[in-house]
Amino acid sequence: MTEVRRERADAARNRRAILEAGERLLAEYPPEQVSMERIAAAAGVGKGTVFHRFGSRAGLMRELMVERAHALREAVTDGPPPLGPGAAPRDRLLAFLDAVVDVVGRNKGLLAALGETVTASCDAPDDAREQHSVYGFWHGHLRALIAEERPDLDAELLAHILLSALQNGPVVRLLGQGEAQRLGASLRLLATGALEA
Amino acid sequence: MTEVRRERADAARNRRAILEAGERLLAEYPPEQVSMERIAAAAGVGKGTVFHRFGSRAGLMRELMVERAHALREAVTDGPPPLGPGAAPRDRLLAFLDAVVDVVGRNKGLLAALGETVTASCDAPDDAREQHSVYGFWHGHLRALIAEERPDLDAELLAHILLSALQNGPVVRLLGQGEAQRLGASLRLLATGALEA
DNA sequence: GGTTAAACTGGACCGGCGGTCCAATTGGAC
DNA sequence: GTCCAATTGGACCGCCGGTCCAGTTTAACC
Repeated sequence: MTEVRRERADAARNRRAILEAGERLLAEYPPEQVSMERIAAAAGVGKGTVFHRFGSRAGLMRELMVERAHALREAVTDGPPPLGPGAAPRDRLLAFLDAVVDVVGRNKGLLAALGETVTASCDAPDDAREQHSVYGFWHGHLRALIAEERPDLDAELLAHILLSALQNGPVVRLLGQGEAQRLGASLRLLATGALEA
Repeated sequence: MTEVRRERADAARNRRAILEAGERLLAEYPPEQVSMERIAAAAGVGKGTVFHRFGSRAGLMRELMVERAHALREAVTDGPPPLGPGAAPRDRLLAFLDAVVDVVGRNKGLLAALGETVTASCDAPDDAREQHSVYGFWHGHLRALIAEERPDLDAELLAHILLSALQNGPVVRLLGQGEAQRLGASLRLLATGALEA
C-alpha cells in the first residue's frame, strides 16, 4: 500500500497562487467586489482551476479563513498562558477575546465574506460540519471557557452572541479604523459582567 | 399651490401587492432564494414596476422592515412604560431588548436580508442616512438608554454589539425554533451585567 | 365627457455572477 | 520513453439585480 497519491507540483503551486491572490484582493476591496473570476485572473489561472481546487466560493473563503486563524488556533491549544491551557478560564476567555478581535481587525473583509457563508449555510446543514470551521472552533472554545467558569449560564448562546459582534457591519467599520482596542474593551466588559452576574 | 400630486390609485394598489408578496415569500424561503423577479411575479406585476417603486432590492427590504417595525417604534416613542417614556432607563432598556427579540423572531428572514444591506452599505454612505433606517432607530434608542444610565460606558459600541446578535446566523436559527425567550434572557443578562459593572 | 400631460407599467434586454463541462495538456511512476 | 490520471482553462449555462422605453392608464382641467 503506497502513499495516498500526493498533490502534483503544479497543482500545489497554483493553490498557493490562488490563496495569495484572494488574500490580496480581499485586503483591498470589499468582498462583494471580489469575484471568483477576478481571483482566478489575479492568480494567473483559469476559473475552472479555482473551482476544481476549492469547490465553491464558500470553500475558498473557508480555506482563507483557516489560514488566517491558524496561528491563533495553535496558540490556544498548545501555546503558553493566558491564551493556552493552564490559566484560569476567566483569564483565558479575556485573552481569547482580545486575540480574536486582533485577528478580525487585521482581516476586515474576510470575516464579512465568511459571515455571509455562515448565514447562508444555516438553512440545511448538519451542525457537525460547523465544528470544523473557524467559527465553530472559536465558538466551541468560548463556550467551554464560559461553561467552566459558570456552569449555570447559557454558555452556548452567550458564545454566539459575543462572536456575532465581529460580523456586524458598523462594528467592523470601526475595526477598520483602528478601533480594535475600543472593541476589545467593550467585549471584555460584557464578558466580565456576565460572568460576575 | 395645490397638493403635492398624490400617488395614483393603481400605483398604490401595486405597491401594496408587492409589499405583501415580498412579506409572504420572505416568511417561507430564505432571503437568497427570494429574487426581485419572483416577488414581481408573485405580486402579479412586471419586474420594472418593482424597481420603479422601490429603486433597488435594498430599498424594498428597507420598506418591508419599516412596516414590520412600525408598531414597536410607536410603542417606544408614544406608548406606555416600561417600553415608552416614563420608566427608568434600565427598565426601558430591558423591555426594549425583549421587544426587539420578539419582532425579529417573528420575521426571521427579513432581518438577515437587511443585515446584508447594512453590511454592504458600510463602504460608502454617510452615517446620517443610517439614522433613518430601522437599524439606526434601534441603535440610537439603545445607545441613549445606556448613556443615560451609565454615561461612563461606550454606549455607542455596546448598542451595536447587543444588536449584532440579531444578525448572527446560528442565533437567528435558534429564534426560528422558538427559542426567543432563551435569547431574551441572555441579552438581558449581558445588558444588566454591563450596566452594573 | 373629451383632451392631454404626466405617471405608471411590464417585458426585453444588459453585464456580471457562481458554477459546470470537457478537450487538451501536463506530471510523474514505471 | 510510455502512458494514464490529475490538472487545466476558457467556453458555456442559468440566474441575478438593474435599466430602458414604447405603450397604457390615470386624473386634473375645461
